[in-house]
Amino acid sequence: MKLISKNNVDTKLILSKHGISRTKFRSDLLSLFYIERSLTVEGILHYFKNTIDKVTVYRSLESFEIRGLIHKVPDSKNLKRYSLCVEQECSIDSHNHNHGHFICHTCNQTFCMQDVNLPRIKSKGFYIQELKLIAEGYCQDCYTK
Amino acid sequence: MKLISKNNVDTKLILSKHGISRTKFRSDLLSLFYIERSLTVEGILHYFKNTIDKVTVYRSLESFEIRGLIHKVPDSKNLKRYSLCVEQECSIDSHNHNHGHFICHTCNQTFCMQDVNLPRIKSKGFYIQELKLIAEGYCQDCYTK
DNA sequence: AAAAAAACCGCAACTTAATTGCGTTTTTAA
DNA sequence: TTAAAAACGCAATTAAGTTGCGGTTTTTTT
Repeated sequence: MKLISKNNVDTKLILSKHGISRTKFRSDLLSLFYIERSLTVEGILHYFKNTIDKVTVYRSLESFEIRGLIHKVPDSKNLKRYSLCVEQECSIDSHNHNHGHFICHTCNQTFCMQDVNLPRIKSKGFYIQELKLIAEGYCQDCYTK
Repeated sequence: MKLISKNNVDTKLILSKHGISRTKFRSDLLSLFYIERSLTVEGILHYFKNTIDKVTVYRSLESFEIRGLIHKVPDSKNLKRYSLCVEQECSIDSHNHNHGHFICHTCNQTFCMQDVNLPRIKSKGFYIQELKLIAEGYCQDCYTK
């Protein structure tokens, strides 16, 4: 009998596919990424009610990132914040997130702006490998409050 | 007799105009900003050969920033890094730096890409106050080495 | 299925950037 | 010139993230 997460995602299978050990915590952590848009260590610890050590969280995130399961996204306080990779667009060493991000200064959440593509730019004297477009302000929820 | 910095900039006058105390250190620090593209606390301490306390540096930078003399720029290690504001384009509460920035992963320097304007974007559900376009890779110097 | 190897976990200690408190000194304003 | 305000420097503290290491779990090998 297969273990299926709340979202009908077989997290243990995904872990295996990415060469990550199928521990209970890592499976639960992956499930959490299917629920939350993006996560920081603090958020994860809070979710697990400090039943897990922060070092374990850091190391799990590192492992997930190296194996192309998650990628860093901007954070309002420059904390380490991650989102799930999109299977079609991301691989272990190249992340293709062709959209800008938005940071809300009130709720400190990070959003993907799916309707904002990254511009194609060139600048003399710079060999560009990666590009980030980060907007900051108020999200709808915080703006209307 | 007026004290004029190496670049013929009357730093003490500028401090006064911005309502910042004209101490020797703050004057020298401002001069330094006319020489260096951008500065971190570490860089400043190094420049002053640790003759000044880091707390003084932090507080001076904070004061300069609040008074619209400098503004934060991206940093490869997420350190606090600042550049001079442009008089015509910046005011105390609104910074108008209509260009992208470039971070070199090798030398860790931050550059302004004067030939890359920020795109005008809109995204449903987000009230955007500020926009950052950050490119990362190798600068000319590091690329040719 | 058992043994060996590899990866993971958790605790404590550590590192680094940045902040706070406070007594003293310098600068500014009246 | 004198009182008030701001800046300075030292020590201690905070917060995010890292490292080391012994013990446990998972994976791989046989």
